[in-house]
Amino acid sequence: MSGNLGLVLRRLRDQGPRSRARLAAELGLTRSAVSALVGELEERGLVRAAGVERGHVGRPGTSVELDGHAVCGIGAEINVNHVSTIALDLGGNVIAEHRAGLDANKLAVEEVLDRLVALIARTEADVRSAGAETVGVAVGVAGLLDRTRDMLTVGPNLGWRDVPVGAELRGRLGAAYPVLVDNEGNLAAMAEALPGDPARQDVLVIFGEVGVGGGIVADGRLLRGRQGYAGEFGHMIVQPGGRRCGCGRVGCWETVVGLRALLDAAADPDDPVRDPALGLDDRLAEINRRADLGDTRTLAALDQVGGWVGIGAGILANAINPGAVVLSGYFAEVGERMRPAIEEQLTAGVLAPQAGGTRVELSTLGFTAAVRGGAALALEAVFDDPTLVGRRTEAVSEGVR
Amino acid sequence: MSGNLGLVLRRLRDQGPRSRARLAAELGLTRSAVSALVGELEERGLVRAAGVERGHVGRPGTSVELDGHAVCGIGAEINVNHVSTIALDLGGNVIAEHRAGLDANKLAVEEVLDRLVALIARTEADVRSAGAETVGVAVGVAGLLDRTRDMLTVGPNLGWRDVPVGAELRGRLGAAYPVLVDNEGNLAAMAEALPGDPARQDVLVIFGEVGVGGGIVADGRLLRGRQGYAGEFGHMIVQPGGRRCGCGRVGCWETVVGLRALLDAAADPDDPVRDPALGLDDRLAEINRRADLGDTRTLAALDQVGGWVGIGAGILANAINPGAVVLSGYFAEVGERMRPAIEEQLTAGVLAPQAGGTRVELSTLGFTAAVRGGAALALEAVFDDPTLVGRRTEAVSEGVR
DNA sequence: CCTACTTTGTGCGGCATCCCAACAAATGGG
DNA sequence: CCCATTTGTTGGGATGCCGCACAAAGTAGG
Repeated sequence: MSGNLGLVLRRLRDQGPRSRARLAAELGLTRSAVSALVGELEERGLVRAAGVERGHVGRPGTSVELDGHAVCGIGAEINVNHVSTIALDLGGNVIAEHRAGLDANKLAVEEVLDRLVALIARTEADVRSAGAETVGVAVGVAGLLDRTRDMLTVGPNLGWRDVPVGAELRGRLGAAYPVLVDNEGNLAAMAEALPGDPARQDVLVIFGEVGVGGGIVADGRLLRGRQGYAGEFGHMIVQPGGRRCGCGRVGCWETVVGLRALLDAAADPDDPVRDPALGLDDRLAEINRRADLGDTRTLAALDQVGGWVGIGAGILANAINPGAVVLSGYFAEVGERMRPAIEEQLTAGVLAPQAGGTRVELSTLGFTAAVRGGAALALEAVFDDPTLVGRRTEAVSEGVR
Repeated sequence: MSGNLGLVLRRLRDQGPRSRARLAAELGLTRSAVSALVGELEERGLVRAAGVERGHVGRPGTSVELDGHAVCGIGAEINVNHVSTIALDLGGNVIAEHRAGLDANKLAVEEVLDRLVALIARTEADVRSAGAETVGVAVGVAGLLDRTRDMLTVGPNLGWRDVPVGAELRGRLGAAYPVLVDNEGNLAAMAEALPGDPARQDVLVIFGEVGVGGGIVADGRLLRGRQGYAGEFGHMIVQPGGRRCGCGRVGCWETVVGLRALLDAAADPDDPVRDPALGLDDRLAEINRRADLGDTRTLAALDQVGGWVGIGAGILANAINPGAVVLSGYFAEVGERMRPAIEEQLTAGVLAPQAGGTRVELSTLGFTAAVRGGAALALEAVFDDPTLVGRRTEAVSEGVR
């Protein structure tokens, strides 16, 4: 089972429907080999016929397209305020989505895990009743995950320390499929690495709320780092001698681009937009409304924070030269009005001409980014080895059969 | 030709000599398959027998080890003051080394390329007379290389703009093997990603001279970014409102950690250590001597610059969580005395506990780092497909045969 | 309408790779 | 000395891909 099966499947995902002959030419295989490969993918329900592809002369080809309905990956998330899941099929369609509010600080670790497991079980049932097969689960956690020890080292917001999340979940689920655990920001980054868009194969994702984090996708692969701690952008020190951060350090990026920094600059302490009791969406909408009306203080705040976002993004763009900087979390809501300041600092701060071709884009995924990325990550296994679908999974081995 | 041939070869490189049975167990293959694979590698002269491996009971195994003498990769470099090459065999041994001084600013582009080609030709001849085969050349260039256009966009120190270095060299060499072109700092980073050391599979390399650059290796793979502009650390803006940089910006890292920053802080303008006419090595040795004698100004300068190195390294470590930060260039010479300040800022500036396990290490490769990395990169092709050796190279295709 | 040409998709033989099972070789322990 | 244990090799079978030939399905031109 060499990798050509997955090669064909990835091609169909990334480049859309095309004929067997075209696949053969593009992938450097023979038409007969592609015929056999497509045949096998068809048997497993992963591709289907899709009309004809007419050339100038000669026999028209029968187009083949990806058919995602047979398999799903499940993404899940453990956050301070909620646990949530999503099931995506191979084509990226949402098959099921669940969310349960809770206060992770007030509950025991066991209890939170139990609730997530219940949610995953429901999601899996939905997948089954949709006639699909679950190939894996990837769970995003708000905290530092040491992948060398398979352990959540510290989750400041959750109040967790040294929790073996992966082992715990695997034990509770007793699932036949792999259960992956990853950092929330990393999974959100994975979700932004849209298949088929070359500029989205090297992505820097910046996720902002009260805290600021994110992730890096390089060459289509998630960059996790040695232990898995990559993507902790919020605590880059960008302003030596600046403001004190909640983490105890001074001058962290978070102190100038976090939600609090924007609100502090935009409004007085008794202003409703700074009332945590109100919904975040409403408060951000109010900020946008004031900006539309031309409120100078609001505009100045957006400009100031945007400038800092651009400085930080510029630092990182110099280092990793992403094709796109994707702004997620609260940045996605107000980012359009920060854009001028961000782009100004980005072009000013990046050595490469035209800022290395880095585009600034706003995420459209909202708060589903992390779970979507998790589902996408779980589905990668199918593209690595499509024979996982329809037959029984065998023991993993490094060797290629 | 599936990838298992390369899998075995990589294992022998990374983990050292071992028996066929052990290889089979570690790689998830059968003993018979490994026997066949080792046999083929032996025929191609890539491995050889290496004594016995005695267990507690049972028949002892015959150990197999990598035998690098049959193939070489060539690394080359185009710098302001010189062009240079190195030939490394598969085991990492230096087979040939050449260097020719020149002033790239005073010569035409054509002339510089001609001289490099002559040097490569001599190196290749050395490889042949050593009885080895050249499998590829990788050239490091001091400048921004746009890999989407295969072109050196701008090389500030060389005074080059929009030079298609790769195409030019391929034309001149007319070589049967691939000719790769990469950024100097990226290749230097590749050289520090020592095979077999897990902590060196995620490396942040910082190269300092007058300018500051570097590269990132993540998961053993060189991170180039969308266009290939990754690793331009020198122009991260770490001190908004700080000193003006040669690039026109303000507050670049280079202005506080570049060679000039150290010398400015350590000595008066008329001090010999600031005389560019003297050799850099001598001037750095003098700095070290003064530090040994306890000269307060020198110590303060090293401490100050070291602090800034640590701040920048901390920013990047938060983003990519490297297993090691490798200091190269002039940092390697005086880095030991900067270490306390670097490590202090690094641990203070990185969110992950124990600074995410990032070690600070000094490069031992000196000015050969880039060419060594180039040779290593060229040799990667052999580990990807060992059948390149001993038979003729066929047209590249994405398909796995 | 018929022929020439182009392109697509599918059989079939052959080769390479790898698994499985059996077996010979080499060693330590009772 | 015999036996359990481990290693390396051999032969048979399965799988995946290539090369080639051929049928199928269209266009272009008379």
